[in-house]
Amino acid sequence: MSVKTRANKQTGATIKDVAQHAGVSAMTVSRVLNAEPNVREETRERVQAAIRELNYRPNLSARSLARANTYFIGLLYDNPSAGYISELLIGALNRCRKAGYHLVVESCGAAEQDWESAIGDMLRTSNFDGVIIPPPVCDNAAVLAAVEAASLPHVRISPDLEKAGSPRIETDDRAAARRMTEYLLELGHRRIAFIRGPESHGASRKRFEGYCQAMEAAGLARDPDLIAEGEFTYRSGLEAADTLLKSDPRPTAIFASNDDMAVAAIAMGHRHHLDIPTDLTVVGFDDTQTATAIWPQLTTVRQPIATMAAQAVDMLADRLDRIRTGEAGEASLCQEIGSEIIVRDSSAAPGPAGR
Amino acid sequence: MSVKTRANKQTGATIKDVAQHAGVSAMTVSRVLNAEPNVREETRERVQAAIRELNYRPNLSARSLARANTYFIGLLYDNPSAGYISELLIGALNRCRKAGYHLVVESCGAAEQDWESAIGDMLRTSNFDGVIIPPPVCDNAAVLAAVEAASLPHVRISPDLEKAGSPRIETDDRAAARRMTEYLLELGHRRIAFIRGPESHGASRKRFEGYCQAMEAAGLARDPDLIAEGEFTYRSGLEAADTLLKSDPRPTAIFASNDDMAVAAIAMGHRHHLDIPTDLTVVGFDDTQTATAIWPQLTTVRQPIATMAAQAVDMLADRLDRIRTGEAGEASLCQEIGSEIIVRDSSAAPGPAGR
DNA sequence: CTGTTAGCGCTTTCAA
DNA sequence: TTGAAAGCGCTAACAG
Repeated sequence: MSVKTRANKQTGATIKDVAQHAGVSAMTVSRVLNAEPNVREETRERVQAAIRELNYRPNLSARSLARANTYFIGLLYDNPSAGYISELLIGALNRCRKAGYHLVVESCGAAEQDWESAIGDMLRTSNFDGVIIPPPVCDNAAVLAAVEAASLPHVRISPDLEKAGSPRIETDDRAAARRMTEYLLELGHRRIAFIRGPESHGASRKRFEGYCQAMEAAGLARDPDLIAEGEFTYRSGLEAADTLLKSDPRPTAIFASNDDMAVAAIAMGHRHHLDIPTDLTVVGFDDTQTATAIWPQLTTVRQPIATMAAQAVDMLADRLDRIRTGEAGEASLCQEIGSEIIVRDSSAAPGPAGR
Repeated sequence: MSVKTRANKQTGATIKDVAQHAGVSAMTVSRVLNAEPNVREETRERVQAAIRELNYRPNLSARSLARANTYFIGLLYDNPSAGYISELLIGALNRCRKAGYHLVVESCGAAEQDWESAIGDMLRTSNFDGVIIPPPVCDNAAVLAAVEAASLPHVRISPDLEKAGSPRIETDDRAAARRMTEYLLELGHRRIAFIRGPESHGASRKRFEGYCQAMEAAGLARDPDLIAEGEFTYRSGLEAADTLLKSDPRPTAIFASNDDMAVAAIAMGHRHHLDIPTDLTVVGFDDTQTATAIWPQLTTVRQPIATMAAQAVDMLADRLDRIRTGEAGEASLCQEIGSEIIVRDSSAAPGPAGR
């Protein structure tokens, strides 16, 4: 009949229904929904009752359209290790829920050829309030440019490259590697070998630096026989450990710069008929799931990925709040999260032969 | 001056700007955007040029509001193993992008006390077009009820419980376990032990059934000494394997119903001074990352999680299409995905003692 | 403290 | 093949 009667697309009640039911205007309902002050207590209760009775839920799309923010945060992710993304999600989701955001995972990976050119479009169309960018995407120039072009608030997690004005959560890879090396020195080790990661990887460089610093501080000269190249893979760790264990005198401890290579070093130790940790101490970095899935369980460095992700969300939410309220004060641009050494069964004082 | 001048919240150009730029109405731009027919080729090109020039991107919130669909799919997830969620994301994201959906990860876990009561609200407020529900959430009654109450299209991934009208992607745990057992039988094993998973876990039951079927079919009587209880954890696997290896005569092969327990069985084998696979064959189920991170690498069953997630998205997208177009034909309610046995180095024919 | 008005940017409906 | 008008459900701005 009337032109105005259009099929209602909303599944449930709308703000108007609630308003009518409670005998107030839609605006008042809106105020109650957003917990604004300046609503008489009695009115508020009446509205809340109506909301309950009609089982009303606000429509996010409408709200987003009117407010120009979506309460969606993007996670720009490119297939890091299983353990990493899992932890990341745990930390981020937890905080997102608390802060009222939803987390949209966007894959920024090799899955598609042209993703780098498509990323800009995606960022603009999806109306994220902001994005979290963990490694390795956080160091991708195309992505950073797109994020900037879309003037999208963001927080990067442990990026290699500093970037002016780009807020980030930092890890303390160098300090952690240094402390792990010191731990080995304290156990009495002197011939401490190190398996490096790929040069391209910033964290990998920092870990190596930390090792070098600690060795130097202990007055030990850098010995090329004690340093092997790896690629963060199990296979590369196997080869690196084999080389190290063939050197003479052989190291009493191997510090692999990630867990996968450390696990490989343990396997290779066994092949060389060495008992771990009696004949050879092996330690890793990352505390991935494999660290406890092997025997003996691995002494390693644990970076609290979940904590970092949570902080990243907090930092982003904080920025978004400031933008909304037009607050002047500059938010912090960098936050460093400490890691800890997890001592398990793969490390011990050197045996008689090594001392 | 005019009251109408409100700060434009949209970052870039709107559909009106494009319309003006191209000298057409907004409606025509909309038609071009949605690739509708009935637009003169010349007009279409003019509009597309304007879009390009203004670098216009449609506003999703506005579109969602007008169309009553969001192109957001929820992933209702509760902290399964790291490998699982990682694979799940890979498969789902890939398909989501192709189908034009965004994936919103919602944590349905123990993180909060009252999540089960909050889930209903969440589902209704977030305006998902549909949800994907992997285990273990897919068997949570509260969630299923909430999904139904919100009349939200959904697809469950390998649920334990069938549910009328609830579409799902199925795994072939029973068949796979049976085939793995047959593989061991073909190698010549007869004393094949099995480490069970928790009884509460549906897949765990099915795997055990598959093992039993194969053993029976081979005419081997069920031997309680060959069956140990586990909890899908490394620690429980250690104990189970210890018990099994102390039985006399000891098994020549252990089929652990997941990889973590299989890895534990290998470790325990080593402690019993058994060479794997010469003295003892160990096989697992899942093909998690640890399967290749140990030595010898594990023979196991690989379920294509990514494929399953991709299929789930496809299935959901298909349903949503049908709903949109009001298509009559019923979509399929179940799709089974086959798994495969990955033979690595932890399995071999039994040694002389075992034959 | 509460209501009215005028949009947010897009799509549906209907008419041309 | 195109356009004008009327919303989608909500909120900002202003008035009372």
